[in-house]
Amino acid sequence: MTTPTVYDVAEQAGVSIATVSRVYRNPDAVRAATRDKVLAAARELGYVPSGSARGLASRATGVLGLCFPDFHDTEAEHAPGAEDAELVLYSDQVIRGMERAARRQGYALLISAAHADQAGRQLAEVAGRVDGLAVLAQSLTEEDLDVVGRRQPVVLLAGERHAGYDHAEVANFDGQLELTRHLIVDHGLRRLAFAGGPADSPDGEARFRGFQAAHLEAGLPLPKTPDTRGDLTQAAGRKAALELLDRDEAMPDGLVFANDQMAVGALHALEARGVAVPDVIAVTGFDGIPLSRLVRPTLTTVRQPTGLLGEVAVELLIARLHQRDRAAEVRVLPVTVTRRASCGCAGERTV
Amino acid sequence: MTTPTVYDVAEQAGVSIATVSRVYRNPDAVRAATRDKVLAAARELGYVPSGSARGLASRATGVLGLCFPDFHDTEAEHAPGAEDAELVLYSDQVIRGMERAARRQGYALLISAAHADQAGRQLAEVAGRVDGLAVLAQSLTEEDLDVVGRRQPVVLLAGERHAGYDHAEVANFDGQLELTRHLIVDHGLRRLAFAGGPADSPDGEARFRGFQAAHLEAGLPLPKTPDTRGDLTQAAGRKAALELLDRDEAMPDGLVFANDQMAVGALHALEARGVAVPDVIAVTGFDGIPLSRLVRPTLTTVRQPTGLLGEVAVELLIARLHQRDRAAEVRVLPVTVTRRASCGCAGERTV
DNA sequence: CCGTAGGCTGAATGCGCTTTCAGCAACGAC
DNA sequence: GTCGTTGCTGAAAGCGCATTCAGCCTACGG
Repeated sequence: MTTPTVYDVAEQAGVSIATVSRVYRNPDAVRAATRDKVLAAARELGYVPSGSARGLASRATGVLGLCFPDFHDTEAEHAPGAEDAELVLYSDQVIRGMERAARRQGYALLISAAHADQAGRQLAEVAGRVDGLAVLAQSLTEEDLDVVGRRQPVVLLAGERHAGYDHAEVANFDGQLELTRHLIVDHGLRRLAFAGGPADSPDGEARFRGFQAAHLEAGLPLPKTPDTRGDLTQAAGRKAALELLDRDEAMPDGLVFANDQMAVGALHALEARGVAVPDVIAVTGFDGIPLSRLVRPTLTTVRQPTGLLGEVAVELLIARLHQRDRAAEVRVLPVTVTRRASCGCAGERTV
Repeated sequence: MTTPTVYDVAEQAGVSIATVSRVYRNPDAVRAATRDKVLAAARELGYVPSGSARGLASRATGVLGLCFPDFHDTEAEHAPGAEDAELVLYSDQVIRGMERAARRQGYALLISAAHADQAGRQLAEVAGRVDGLAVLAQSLTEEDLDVVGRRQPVVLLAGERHAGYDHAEVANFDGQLELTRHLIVDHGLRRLAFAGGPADSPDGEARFRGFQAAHLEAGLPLPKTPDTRGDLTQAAGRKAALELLDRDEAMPDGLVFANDQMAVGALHALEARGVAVPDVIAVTGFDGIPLSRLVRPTLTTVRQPTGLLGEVAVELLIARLHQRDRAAEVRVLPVTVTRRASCGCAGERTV
């Protein structure tokens, strides 16, 4: 039982292989009667065109790729239930958005988490099979990027920008600016503390700069650095909240977190301490994960258009596929400040 | 700027293309000095082996495929927030599990939602590019399945079994049986009502049979059909709950739903009606979605090992890849009854 | 009835790689 | 010194398809 090829179908249908090929690639160029003969033969033999052969001959695979960081083995593994489902949702949503957009464009999607200890080798596996590659955050090294980037279109998603590469990211700065402004102007908060992510997270840093900008704008003292940092998990948020409460200085009247997970962790810690949110202290997050709506009080946050990130990735790849020498494009996707209970706004209100 | 090939690398390194190929496929067969020369040349040229050419020559792509039903445009689109995130989570988790397992085995994963109006064409796109294909639920037609199944390993996930095909599913029957038994034996409930899914959902029907079996076992009257059905959404659950409350017969003392979404909808409806859960009426779901733990009262349910489903899919595909003529294998994955508040159990307890 | 344009089809080539198979050098054992 | 051996490397033959080019046939105008 060998898998049938064009030759088999051609023989069965009494035509040449060129005609079989045309039936699939350019049906209109074949007379209807001939076409039916071929299709009947194909059905009978169980013929499916080989993607590899097609790819070789036509110099295009019809597949787009996505590399994303592999969280699973690190954080999610020991996170209790709900958390893990939420945590990985980010890449899931990007995958979903990208899959949809790719399909609309007639491309399939090849995905691969970048496991640190085999990144290079594995990258080639993916890169060699696709017409264009999207790379989420820092899921591959500078060197690998160069090798692949010279060969095919690559778009970077979130994280750091790289000269010469297309890039899509969300408006971290603007979102945090607007949210912080809301806290300062609308709620009259004056002693905000910022709990950031790792210093090497470009997204987290951009959010902090938005936080700074809001202070500048309001004429408040400029915070030089985040008041504390954490690894973006709920556990880190819990820890950060307690640390900020117990500082010697005056207690802050608002805790601004670099992401939702940390903010949710903080809510738990504050509840355990009996500190009322938002009455005594306001809390905000960033990301707009589903969990943010389910916690009590509901979490004020900045919603990212995660699925859109994937769709834009496809858009940029396709554009470059059509025109290899176009200028690198940076796309910043708008975010949405979602005012909920944890900042002192009553119900849900999306601005 | 054409993408470099083995020929370019071979020339640059002063060796033959066979040697270049060996450096990538079988490094030990090449002297270290030669290997280094080749790798240096490759790096300099930005060479990445073409997956298509490799696939053609070696008769294997090193890629596994997953087709899953495309929900997005139908339900999730108009579902409010949390729901959509939860809804699609099912396929997301399968994708994630499959991706992990595939990567461990050295395979990449090609995914494609099966959009109804182009199923056939699109299927071939995927099938032609992979060494093995996993198909989630009814995401492709009988006819397509036959064509593809003759060509390459195919494993069916959930849904209906097909003679001759490997299949992986969760223990719908056993899970519902055990859960229902718990309601009858441990909580002494006697008038349970079952709200099923669409009659053509094999999973839903299997769950109902488990529900029936528990009645048989306890010597209670055998329910012939589900008391009502819905489309597995929260809205349907709301509707079903009200319908079951307002029937002429005696009010049931427990509502058993075919999935969590419907059960959650029911909880909302009951709360609105002022019917106490679980005091007046117990409620249970099936699936173990994250949301089930977040609602109040927390939902008693049966947890599916969704990610495991994807991992098992890979396992079955690999096994068949190694031995094409092995007997079709049906793998039933164990589920976990999770007793929470909505059935009358106090805190969380997983049995 | 001939010439020609247009619509279909087939022969042939090559896409970039893997994989025998043969060749060749160095090296012992005899 | 000869004859395997062992260890690498190169030549060459496809893998299954897309595509070009030429050829055929039909239909049509003259």
